[in-house]
Amino acid sequence: MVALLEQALQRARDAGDLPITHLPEISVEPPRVKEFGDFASNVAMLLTREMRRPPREIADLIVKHLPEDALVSKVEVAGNGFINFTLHPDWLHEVVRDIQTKGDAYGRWDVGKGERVNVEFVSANPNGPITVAHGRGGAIGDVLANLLEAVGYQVTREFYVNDATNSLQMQHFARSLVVRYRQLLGEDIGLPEDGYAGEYLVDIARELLEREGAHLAEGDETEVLNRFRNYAEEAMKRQQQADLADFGVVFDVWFSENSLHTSGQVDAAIRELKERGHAYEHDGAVWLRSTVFGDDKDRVLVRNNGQPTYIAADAAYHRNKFERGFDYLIDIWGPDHHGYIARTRAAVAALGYPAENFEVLIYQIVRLFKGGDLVRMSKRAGNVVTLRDVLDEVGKDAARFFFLMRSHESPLDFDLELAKKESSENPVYYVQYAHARICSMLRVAGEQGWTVPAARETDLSVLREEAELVLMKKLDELPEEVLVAATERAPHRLTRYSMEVADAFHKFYDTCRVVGEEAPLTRARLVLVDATRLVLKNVLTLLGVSAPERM
RNA sequence: GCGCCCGUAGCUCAAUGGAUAGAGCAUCAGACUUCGGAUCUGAGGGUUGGGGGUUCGAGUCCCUCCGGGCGCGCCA
Repeated sequence: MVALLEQALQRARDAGDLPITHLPEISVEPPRVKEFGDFASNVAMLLTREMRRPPREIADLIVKHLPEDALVSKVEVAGNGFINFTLHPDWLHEVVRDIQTKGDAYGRWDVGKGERVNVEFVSANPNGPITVAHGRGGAIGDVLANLLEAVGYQVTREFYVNDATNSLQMQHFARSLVVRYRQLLGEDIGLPEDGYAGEYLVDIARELLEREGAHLAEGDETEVLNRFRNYAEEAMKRQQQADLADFGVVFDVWFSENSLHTSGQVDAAIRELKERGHAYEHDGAVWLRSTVFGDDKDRVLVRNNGQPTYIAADAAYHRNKFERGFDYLIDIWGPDHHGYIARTRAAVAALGYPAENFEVLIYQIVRLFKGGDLVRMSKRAGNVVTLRDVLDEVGKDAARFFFLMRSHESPLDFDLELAKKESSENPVYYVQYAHARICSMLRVAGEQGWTVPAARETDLSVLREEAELVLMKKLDELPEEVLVAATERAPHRLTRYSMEVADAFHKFYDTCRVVGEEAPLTRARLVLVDATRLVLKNVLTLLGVSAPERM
């Protein structure tokens, strides 16, 4: 289609009808309203400025020079200048053949050309369980990673563990665990003021007591704290990994912040920033000259007490990622971190890396409701709603689908009381049902001696019912949807698309029988139904949602 | 005060700068002798928060105002 238009523009220009200096970029898309045809192009509108003529006239000129093509059955110019193409139904039959040929690979691209992308997400602190908010980041990151793989990138999923030894949070965390441990031993003591009240610390303390005995809290205080902190971190990480795994999210790399400090990479990064002239000393501290790179103000890298800040570790961390050979870095952060984009980007640029290859995706908050009341969550107060709670309540498939139904930049309301009720009406079942229904149909067909025939040897021209055409057009959209979802960083588009495919299929099912028709029609429809199954399976796989054969 | 995000149907949301702004839920009315009724058909519902601008064309981009959320540390 694009090629046809290019030829037309070329010919029109050569004929002197289109006195333009260079050809515009041609885009062709399916129109929203099906009466306008199968594909539409807006090239004529793009030329109005240069041509100083109404779009309609320009469109007529272009169409006049349009070459013939066997698949194009009708070309019309709309009043507003759109060029509308109606195709011969055969092109849809080619789509169905293409799906069967490509199978699992249908919808995949090679635009990434194997370039390496690091997607860092969740990165919850090791002082508490994975929460629902992390769950949203987990779903977005995991599916974005799937999408990038599908369009040809080599993707690493990475979790950054904020296990820096000197972090105040981790000190409080360790102290709280010591208190819980001693409480189990019968001591009547309370949590420290900045302590963590969550029940999960009691569980860890109990586990610690059972495994390591009752003498762990004795001895030098610093050593005791270190011992407890290490154990708590390890236990927390194990739990986080297990929860995420049950959510379908598995990381390739768990990267320790502390390792950056102990290996000297933080110092090295600071040194390099100084050498490059982007760091300076002031008031006894070392500052990053981030304002040069667009930040509001300069940021402290090393405090006047000699301790490096979080941003210093982050500079080292992103340097480390680039040095590991990644071409692109994508960080997925919660909304409370948006203020850190500018300084992190500044650090990346100051270290000499291409800032345009470093991207931060901010997803908006998850607001929790219980029976319509907003729940304020606080890790220290211990009233977090965990990802595990949600998984127990609605299951992996519904949870992932729910998190991905909204754009990442839109806030998400999650009502726990409604979660279960909603789960029976959750759109995920609508999509999964379509898949299960197809599998059931194929089973029934199999019992009657039918198998899905090879599309190449099947006459698909009998597929001309309206519902069949709509379904085939929808199946045709998968590759484009995958590409757009990947490049726009919009995994939520897949949930919508999956619902549209299911919708088109259910409507087809309602009007067209498969088994029981004349044999040629049954064969053609078996091919179509099986192609639908493949598309549903592929899109659900990208979403990390199971495609059940029975429900 | 500054920054980021949001404001679209009763509710929750969607819409690579394109044509008549779409789904789900909810409400109301219908459809199976047959491949899975977790389905399908239909109806009502909208000044896309207000105002300006850019554009052939704006829910989308720019400015401004209003409303809401979040963040603005030598914490992580």
